[in-house]
Amino acid sequence: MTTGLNDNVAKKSLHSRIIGDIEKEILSGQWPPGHKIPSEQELTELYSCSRMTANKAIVELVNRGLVIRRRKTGSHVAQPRIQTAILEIPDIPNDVKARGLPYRFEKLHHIKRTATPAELELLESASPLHVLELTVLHLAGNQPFCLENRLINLEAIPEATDEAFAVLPPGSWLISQVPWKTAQHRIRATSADKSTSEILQITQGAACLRIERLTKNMGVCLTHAYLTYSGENHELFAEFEPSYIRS
Amino acid sequence: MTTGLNDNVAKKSLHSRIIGDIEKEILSGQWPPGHKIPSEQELTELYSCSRMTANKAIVELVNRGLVIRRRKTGSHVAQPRIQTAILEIPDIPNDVKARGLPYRFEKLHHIKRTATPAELELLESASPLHVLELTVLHLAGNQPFCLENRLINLEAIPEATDEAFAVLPPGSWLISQVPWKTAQHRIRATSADKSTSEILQITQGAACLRIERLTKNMGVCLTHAYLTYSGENHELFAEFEPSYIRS
DNA sequence: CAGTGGTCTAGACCACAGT
DNA sequence: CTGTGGTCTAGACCACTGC
Repeated sequence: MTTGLNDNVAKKSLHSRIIGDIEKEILSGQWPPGHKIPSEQELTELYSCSRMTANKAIVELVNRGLVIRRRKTGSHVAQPRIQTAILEIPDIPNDVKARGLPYRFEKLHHIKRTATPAELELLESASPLHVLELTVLHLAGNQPFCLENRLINLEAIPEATDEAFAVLPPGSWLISQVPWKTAQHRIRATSADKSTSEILQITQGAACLRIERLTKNMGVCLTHAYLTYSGENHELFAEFEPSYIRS
Repeated sequence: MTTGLNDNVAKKSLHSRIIGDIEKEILSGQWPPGHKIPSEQELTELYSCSRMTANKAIVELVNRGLVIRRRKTGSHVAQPRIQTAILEIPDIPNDVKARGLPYRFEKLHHIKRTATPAELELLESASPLHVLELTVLHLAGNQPFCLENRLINLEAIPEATDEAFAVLPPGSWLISQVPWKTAQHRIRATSADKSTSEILQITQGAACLRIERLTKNMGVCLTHAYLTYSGENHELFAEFEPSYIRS
């Protein structure tokens, strides 16, 4: 090995030093995709460590997506995949407060009824459902910030039936009820229709960012929401990093 | 332990069985946020395994974000964080082909010059730069699909100076040149201005989805791009899963 | 001080895939 | 057959932190 693997001296643990050294070679392009990485045996000699320590380092690099491993042929630098990124999905009250503005919300609509066929499809349900339909306007100061149109599956979350949503907006309340869930988001630009433009106090036809969110837990759809952000003022931020998980 | 930790029998390795068992308790809500999970010592007894195996399982759960650990107090179920999701960033040629349409692109503008002060700020550079400015229209069939306005830092990627971008569009070419990089994306809705609406063949003022992408490697800005998608037809998809990395 | 995590060792056996 | 990864063990020492 003449590549200067042992440069990194500042890290705390030996395996993180190994990770850092190899990561540096990969990210700098010194080791291009397909380049062979030292085997566990070679690493034990390079770093005077046990095989478990070398293994831990390489497994971590595999988890980060930087390395792929095959038996016999060894470990190699992976082909980079930039097609995914970490997207920050805004929590509306926090988002507003982060801008230094007072947050409040207004409940415009709140009704319990049976789901229409179109709504059953949205919620991926074959059987009839009782749902809660909610329309909530989120405000930053006195300015409309986001219009939320939500459907809650009452078979999945019966506790919502008698919830007034007076203190917490529906999104925040739901997190407190069902902490672990999956969520699918679809993001698109739309032109504000008449009703939306009036509520958000923007001109009709103005461009809006709309997030559609479908939340599930253990395969059951809990809630479906449209979040429409006023005008061109709102943006989402997403970041891709080759090593995007932990340190 | 009376919680049925040992239900999972189908997995291959012991540590993945431990991971699966604990994950099930957390995701189903049996173990709410803050709930104490067995210590490494307890897991060695529950599963008749060594401490290293128990450790590997818990460390993996920490990496997935399901568990937090503190010395002395032990390991606990983490507070869920739904504020991030995995976003699929489209590779334009693939995206078009995935819709079953023939892909091609047209180079509308291609000039080498020095960067303006505004552009230096975009590229986070304090010193003068030579840049390549490119405007490319991506087409699906004969329909305009996406308008790309890109700036390439020629100090960072001198190879781009003499590249004609005849075969590969700039985005795809850059990936082949600099495989490992970070990318920041800002997503917003905009109204098409006159020039954009003409190129994309949409009505002026129509809502467009615009992705702004800044790409860096080892702290140096390589390229900045605006990707403007025609009308309301395009959407991005993002997914949050509690255990979103590997198995 | 005692419990817990954080790290590491020096072995071991097996599975798999090239040669 | 042999090199590589995949997994596991039964210890060990230390660091931190809450009591």
